[in-house]
Amino acid sequence: MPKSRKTDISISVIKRLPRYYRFVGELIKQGVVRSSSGDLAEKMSLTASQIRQDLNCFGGFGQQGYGYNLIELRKEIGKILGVDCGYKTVLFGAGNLGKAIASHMNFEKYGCELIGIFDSDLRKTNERVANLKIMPVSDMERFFEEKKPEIAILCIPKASAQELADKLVAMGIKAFWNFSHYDLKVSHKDIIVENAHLGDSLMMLSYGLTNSNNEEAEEE
Amino acid sequence: MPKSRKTDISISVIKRLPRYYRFVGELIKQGVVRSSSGDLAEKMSLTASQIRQDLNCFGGFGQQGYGYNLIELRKEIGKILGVDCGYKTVLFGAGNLGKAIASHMNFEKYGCELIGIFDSDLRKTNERVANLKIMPVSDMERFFEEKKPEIAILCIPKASAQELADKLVAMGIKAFWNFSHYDLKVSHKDIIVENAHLGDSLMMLSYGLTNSNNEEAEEE
DNA sequence: TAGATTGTTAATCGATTAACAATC
DNA sequence: TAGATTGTTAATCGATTAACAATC
Repeated sequence: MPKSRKTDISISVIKRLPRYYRFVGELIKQGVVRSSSGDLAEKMSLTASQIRQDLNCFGGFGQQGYGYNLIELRKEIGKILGVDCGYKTVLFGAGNLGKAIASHMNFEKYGCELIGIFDSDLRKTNERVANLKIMPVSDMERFFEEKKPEIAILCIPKASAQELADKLVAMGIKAFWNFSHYDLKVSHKDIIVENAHLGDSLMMLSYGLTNSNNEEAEEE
Repeated sequence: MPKSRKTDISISVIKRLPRYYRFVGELIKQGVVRSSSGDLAEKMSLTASQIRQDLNCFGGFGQQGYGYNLIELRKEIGKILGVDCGYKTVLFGAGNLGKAIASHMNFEKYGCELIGIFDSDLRKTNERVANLKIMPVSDMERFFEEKKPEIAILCIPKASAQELADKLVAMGIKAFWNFSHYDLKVSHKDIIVENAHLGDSLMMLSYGLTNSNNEEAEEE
């Protein structure tokens, strides 16, 4: 019996939700039916406290003396994340990365539906990727009026992103999945942005290596 | 004159370094020579305090009354991140995503050097991606002995990752860039891992949309 | 020197962990 | 009922912000 949902969920909590969702899904696949916060905590290398705190931001999904029913828990987390919403999504930039994202990602699994791919290179027009024909940017207006997409994926260079972003916001895009190096938040503070800065991620790895090597030889 | 470096840098600080590195690089490109923490803070939507605190974990890169010399600052952050280290990197899984990563990423820019690509599908053997011939997994041992790679990029399904990871660790891999859904930390606690869970990122976007819609209509 | 801005210490804020009463 | 485990409040810990003395 879910209780009232806290209105201000911290970003730290939200960031953990997809991982909960994955782990619970995994356990279900393995045939596990119920799990206590302690069980889960051990499997995920977290504390039981944190798991209970996190889940209780959204209501009481567990039962005293029993734990959490995993099927129910997964359903609830899925609802919170909106994985069944199928948000209409368009992708810009059908280069290597754009094509990989378009064809590799299981959009439906994550609450999205890819309905269009645009590329400014006219030689790519009508080429098929992920069962969609690549469209020229000149088709954008018509397409947006008809389909009203909500999410834009940016797989284009920084300069183009800078140029395109305002236009997309004006045309009703509400959220960006940003693979470009353009800092969207700087110009559009009230837009939803998820940055997938792969370069940053790789640098962190490089940092880790650079600084673990020195870990033993810790003089100087 | 950099002062002594703190030994225990928090993960929150480290995560901000790549962004500092990018912004400072950007400013340099624009011809800016110096910048105060206040300037930078405004441009990056942070507080001046935070920037000074962060940088001071690694030593005194600034000068009172002047601010930070950007060229010097970039060089220092680069050194911390290890962007000139060129860590030898191999990639597993030459599917769409693997190919995109291999050909799209500017590895040298981020402290790495891609020296090998492996795929278990023998039909792909010798196919060229990013100027490298795809190798069969049977070549692994020979290749590793000769080249001693340090980073492995996993663009393979969860099940294969689970199987491969132990082997890679045993063969001397020190760090993983993990695109699979396998949770490496669970089995190898002392290994450096950067997870690039694109699905998680997309779910966060879906979360954002799902919950911004309700923001105005905030009853019940 | 006076002005600016850092490096650093202290105060605040938020997130994580621990504890325990409620309850299945 | 007794045992288990949650939901939730309180305590701790860490990270961010503010303040200011040091200094270029």
